[in-house]
Amino acid sequence: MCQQQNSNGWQALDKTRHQFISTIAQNMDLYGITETNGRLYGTILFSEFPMTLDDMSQALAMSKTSMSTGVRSLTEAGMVTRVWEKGVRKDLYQTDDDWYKSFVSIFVNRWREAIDTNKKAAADALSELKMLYEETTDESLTDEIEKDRRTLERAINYYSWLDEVITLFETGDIFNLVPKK
Amino acid sequence: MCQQQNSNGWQALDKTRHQFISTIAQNMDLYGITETNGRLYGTILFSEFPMTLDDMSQALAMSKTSMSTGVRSLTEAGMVTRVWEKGVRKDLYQTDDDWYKSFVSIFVNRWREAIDTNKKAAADALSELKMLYEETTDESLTDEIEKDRRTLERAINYYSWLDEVITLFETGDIFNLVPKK
DNA sequence: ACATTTGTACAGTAAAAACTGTACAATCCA
DNA sequence: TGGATTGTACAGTTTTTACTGTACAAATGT
Repeated sequence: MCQQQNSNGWQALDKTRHQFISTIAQNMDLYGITETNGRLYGTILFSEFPMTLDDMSQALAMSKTSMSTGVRSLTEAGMVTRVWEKGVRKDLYQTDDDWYKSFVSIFVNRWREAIDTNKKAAADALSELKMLYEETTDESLTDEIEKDRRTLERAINYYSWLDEVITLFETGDIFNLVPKK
Repeated sequence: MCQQQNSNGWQALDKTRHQFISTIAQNMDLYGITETNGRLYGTILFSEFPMTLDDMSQALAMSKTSMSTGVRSLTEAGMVTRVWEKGVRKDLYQTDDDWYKSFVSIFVNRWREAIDTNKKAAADALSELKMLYEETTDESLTDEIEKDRRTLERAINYYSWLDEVITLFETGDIFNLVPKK
């Protein structure tokens, strides 16, 4: 993994890194990142220099194809950036080390989209229910519709709350409340 | 799915529910809940009465075994509660409808554990590095160790920040900042 | 005590996801 | 322009996860 001679010290350093990388990789599913891609991230993080796909492939003993897709999803998550270096033909990647930013961006993107979708679905359902309500005379049916209506409205309120929480992060206001360390 | 006659109205209600349930189920992976279990949750949510495993099995056309494991993971996530009803032998389940509470509990549990683990791993790595540093004279190695040390310390700071964010939710202070709707 | 019902462990199967190797388009250099 | 290199689409394979059916233990009612 590292280009120096395999003295005891370098080996030990490698081992320590691997141990740590292993741990954080396992927990990256919270960010929607698979363990494998988490290991990839960790590897790039501790690399002395920006890495090429071939470097990664060698470091993790995995196919270049996997590295390509892995690096793509890490890039999309805003955790890895492609960098340019004079005279180097291969693509070079390094980690984007502003974890606060990465966290916020991943968190905001994923939740925002889900909430929007859910909110819209709830609104659609509500208008369906309204129509149904007007078209029926069956009392037990109107009761059920009424119940569903209340459930959906509670849902919409909850989504609005979540939306505001997300905004707290999106705008960076969260950092006034909980300052960066 | 519903025990009433299949009049047009009831069918339409069912369809509307299914549409909504489908949508929210797809987004429940954010809570660490699979789409299938999300559909199960939605089905229980809109059920007129608490449901038995057999009810669910019939409603979703899936095995009772799956319902059993599904309901268990929903229960563990604090999204579904077992309720008791006089004269009913089968277990009955209904949704826990305080979504704010469910959200906080899921969010806090998952992240807290991950952060603790990562923090510990970082601390372990740091003490390893300290030992390595003292044992070596190779200057390029000490440089690398120094770099890793800084990275790990940044990581620990970040984890501490996340920890405080989690606490904001855990204590309920978040609701002073972003009031429930 | 016995027969019946209910929930779940477990083993096996089906479906999904992760990973690889090949083939090729795009890019770069001469 | 042609030859070499690099990244990725795609098809095929392996591994993992999701799901089912059977079998059985625990609980219930008689």
